[in-house]
Amino acid sequence: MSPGEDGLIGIPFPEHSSELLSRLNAQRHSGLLCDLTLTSRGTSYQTHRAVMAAVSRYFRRVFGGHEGPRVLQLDCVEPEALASLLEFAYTATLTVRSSGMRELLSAATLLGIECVAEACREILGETGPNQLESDVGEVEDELNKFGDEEEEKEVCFEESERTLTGSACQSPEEIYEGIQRIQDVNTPSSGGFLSNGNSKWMLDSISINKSKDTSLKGGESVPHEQIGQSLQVAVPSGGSGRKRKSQMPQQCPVCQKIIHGAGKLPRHMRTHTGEKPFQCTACGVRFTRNDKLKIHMRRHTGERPYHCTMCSARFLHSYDLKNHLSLHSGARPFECPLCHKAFAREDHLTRHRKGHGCLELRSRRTRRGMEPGHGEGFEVVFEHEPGTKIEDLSPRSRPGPECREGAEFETRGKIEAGVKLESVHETGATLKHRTNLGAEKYQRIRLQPGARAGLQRELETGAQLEYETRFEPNIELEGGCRVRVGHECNDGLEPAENFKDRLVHEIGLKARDAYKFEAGVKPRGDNGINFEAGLGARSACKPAARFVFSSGTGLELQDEPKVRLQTQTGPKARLGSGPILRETPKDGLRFEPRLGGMSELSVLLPAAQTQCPEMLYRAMKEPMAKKQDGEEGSSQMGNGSVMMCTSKQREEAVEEDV
DNA sequence: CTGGGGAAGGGGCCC
DNA sequence: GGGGCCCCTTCCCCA
Repeated sequence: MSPGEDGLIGIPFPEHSSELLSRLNAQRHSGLLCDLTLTSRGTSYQTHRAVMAAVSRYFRRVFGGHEGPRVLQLDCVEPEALASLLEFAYTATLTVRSSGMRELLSAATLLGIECVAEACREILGETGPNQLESDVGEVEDELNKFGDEEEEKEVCFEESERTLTGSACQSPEEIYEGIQRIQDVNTPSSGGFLSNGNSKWMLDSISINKSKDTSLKGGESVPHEQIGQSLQVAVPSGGSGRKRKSQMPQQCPVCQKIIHGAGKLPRHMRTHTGEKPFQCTACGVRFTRNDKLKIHMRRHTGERPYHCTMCSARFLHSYDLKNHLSLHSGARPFECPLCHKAFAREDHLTRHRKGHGCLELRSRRTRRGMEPGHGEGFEVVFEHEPGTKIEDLSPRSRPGPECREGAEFETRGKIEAGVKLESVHETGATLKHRTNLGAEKYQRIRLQPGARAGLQRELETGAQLEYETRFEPNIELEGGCRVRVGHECNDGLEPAENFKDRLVHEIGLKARDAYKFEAGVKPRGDNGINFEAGLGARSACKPAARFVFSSGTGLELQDEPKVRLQTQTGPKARLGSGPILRETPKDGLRFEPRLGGMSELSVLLPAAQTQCPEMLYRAMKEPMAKKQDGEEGSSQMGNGSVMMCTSKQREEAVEEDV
């Protein structure tokens, strides 16, 4: 909008009308601000004149121009029909039993609620005025004789029953001029009857098939469930009435929600009307649904039909037992994707995530003593035998500093749901990780029950200590799999600048990642990690940490290899501040980008088609090839971002980052 | 903030 | 097709 242009802005609130109606209905049920009492054969209904005048031509007539009466006795209208019309007025939905359709049509016609009358006619298969309406018309015709009394604000009269014969219907406007049979009572009687007892609107005789036997009592609403053969007729407000027989699915006229299931709409409508027709005979508590009352009654009878087989606990609800059983199993299948806290119940996870209890990224960590949970993923748990010296362990399987020697510690991995692993170890299998570091020490990998995984870790030692994480040949990983490994690495790093956090591998098809310590090299030595992966690795680093990437020894350097280490995570992704490239033919290539302020470092190794894949490939391939003859999987690398570039390009890149 | 019990509301199944 | 019954999810409350 240009300055000075005073345009109108229309902001729609589509829920407003339904909310307004819903609140009015709630007021009606609670009696709040009700200024009109309608009575019919001893049954009284509190309502609002404004609402009734809005839906009914008759009431508009009655209340138009003057305040009108506070109590209207409408004995000519069936109580049930009157209740249905009131329900329609406040919910835009008709609920009426089919046997009462004619009474409803009669009432709607008399009261000038044309859309309802049309809906009734459609349901009854009548297109034009039928005998009933003719009768009604004649009654109204008779009543029109009183049209001259319109100026009379209060008309008290008494009529004897009359037999009516058919004649043409008159227009509602004409009709209502004559039906000023109103008595204004300033103070509504508690019983809902007129103070002038002889005032009566005698139209009973026009009712066809009228049931004289009504069980309704004063002020009592009719539970929908108690209306046999009922029909729900959704009548769009403001338009011509349109019947819609109950069928699946139905749309709620108030909240527009689609309700599935036959006969479920009346149940749903009570959520808007607040109607609670089912009352506990013991304590008086009311319910909207019969089945809820039934469950409630168990509280009085002491019935707890759901027994826990593992303890003496008994429950009212099946789902309570289900929740309870999770306590026994210890299963916590609902895990926060951010902080990895696990919950036994999904709603607790939802609450956790909605709240602010999950603001930080934490390492996965299981609860002590907790059996691995079930689920589509699996967890890898390293168990070290007592007596194992922690310093002898591979850095990546080493526990955090908080772990004592010989204490249980864990690294955990997970393959995301949906990943299929074909080459599997048997469920519950224990895989030994052998190390040959003097004493008999080994690690075990325990696959959780139910898991099918081909992930295998091996630790070997000797002249060459190799710690390898690899996937078995022929394992088919559907793309997008992620393996998260608890990780600590201080190789080649100064102690104060270690980074230790998770290492996340983005794994492609038939991918392999391996961490290898070169022959003769101490795992914690200077040479750092040989890092081969047909996948990307992302390591979260502490700010200002140094990440050392070394190609390892034995590398046949090509002429002037140029390598750029690229960070790729987050909006602040950038190169380390002045990556240092040192060519050390003896030790291999060594990259030491300083990651000042970087929260994450992404190391994505080159794909096979990069300019100089051979460099990295050969560094890793040969020792692997000795073990896996001809396996081509090791050469499959993911998308690379360790790019080969010229010296000039590298300088430019550094300048860009600076 | 979490664990647990309970209520409310929706959907499926069956009579 | 309506209603009863049951299961499930979601939300609220309390300790």
